[in-house]
Amino acid sequence: MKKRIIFHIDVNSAYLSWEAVYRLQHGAAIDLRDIPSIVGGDESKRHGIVLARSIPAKKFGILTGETIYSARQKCPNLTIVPPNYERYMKASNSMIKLLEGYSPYVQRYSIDEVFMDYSYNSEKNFLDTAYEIKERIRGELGFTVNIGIGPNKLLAKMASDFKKPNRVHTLFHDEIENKMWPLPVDELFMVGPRTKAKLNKRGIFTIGELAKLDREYIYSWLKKPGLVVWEYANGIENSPVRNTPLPIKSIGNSTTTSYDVDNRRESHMFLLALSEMVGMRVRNLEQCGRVISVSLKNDKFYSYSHQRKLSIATDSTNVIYRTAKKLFDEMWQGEPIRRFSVSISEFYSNEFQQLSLLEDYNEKEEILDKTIDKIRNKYGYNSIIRSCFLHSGVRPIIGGVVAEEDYPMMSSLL
DNA sequence: TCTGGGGTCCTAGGACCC
DNA sequence: TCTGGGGTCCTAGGACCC
Repeated sequence: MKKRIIFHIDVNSAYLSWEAVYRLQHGAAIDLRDIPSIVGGDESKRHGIVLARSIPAKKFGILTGETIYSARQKCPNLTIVPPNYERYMKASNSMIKLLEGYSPYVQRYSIDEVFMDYSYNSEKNFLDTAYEIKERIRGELGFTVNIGIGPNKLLAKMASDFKKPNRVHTLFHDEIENKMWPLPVDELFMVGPRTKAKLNKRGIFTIGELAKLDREYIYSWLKKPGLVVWEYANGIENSPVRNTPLPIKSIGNSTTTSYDVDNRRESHMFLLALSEMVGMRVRNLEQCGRVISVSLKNDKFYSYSHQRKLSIATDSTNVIYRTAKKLFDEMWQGEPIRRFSVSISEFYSNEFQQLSLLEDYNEKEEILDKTIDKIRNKYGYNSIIRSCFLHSGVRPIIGGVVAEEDYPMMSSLL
């Protein structure tokens, strides 16, 4: 196989940088990046976690993902701003557009991370290109990035995580020993807290120590996930930079309620509001799903879930809701609930359902769903709602984006 | 008034079948 | 009567990512 040159472009403190840029462009006097600041959710709605932090905030020991409450303890005069996802999506899109000028192989990995295959441009020095890209993003878009360069996506990603911000790093095979092996093992992609603990318990603390284990040994111990991280520790990874998204495998929406829900009636309303969003998104995909799953988190922070495979795939809000309700009733132990989640998976084309005369098939409901979707797309999600939500205090449709930009979050998949 | 939301993949155990 | 074994499907839970 030809030797590849892969770039990983990672926006420094993405949400915070983008928020800072937006505010400066709209007349703000201070740059959020220069003061201890965070982008964080609304504590009164129990969404109080740190989504992104400035470098001065980092110096106070503030971590992303920790509670805002605890962040404020660490830094009492912390500036806290709410997130604006549409803004960030726009900033992210501008960056993608700029990168597409350098290679046809550009893959959005998440809102703030992009892979780019630069192997096909052998005339230009890749380091010069990386610096040029970094400077153009800073000059034209106003934020800084780290660029990691390596022979595959894993090493490029590891490299972009080295010293920040506003840096270019390389990590080729002959640099692994010096640059990657001394790092703590949990800095390796896919080694989370659980795996770190298991490895530490057997005396493995650095990526190098993991790399030097026997392949058969790690496989017999930690099975496939163990083999994957062992290969990563040795720089072995060969997934392509994809310029077309993989098919979506599941769609789900969840919400942490602003108060604990302790009764069946209200629980059902949250399930309905989530089913409305999930249904709309599957229909938008032009697919039908066969497996419906409900997950709950109770006041003790314990999560559990139930799922059911239907005899026929569906895209109907009512079928999703009825199934979700049944699952909830079967599993709920009566304790207060703080988070509800509804999701659908195992997709099939929706054409079969449309053409067949299946018993369960309800043409009227399908037409109703589609009509409601159209009205909501045109006039907003709350333009048409189920009457049970009136005066209830529960939002009639709950969940994130149905945007055209419904790119898959490829998370643990490179 | 402390702890988000949206994903993918893997494993283990039980049911069921031959 | 003294205990097969393999394969597939389904479900629950867990691990990880951004």
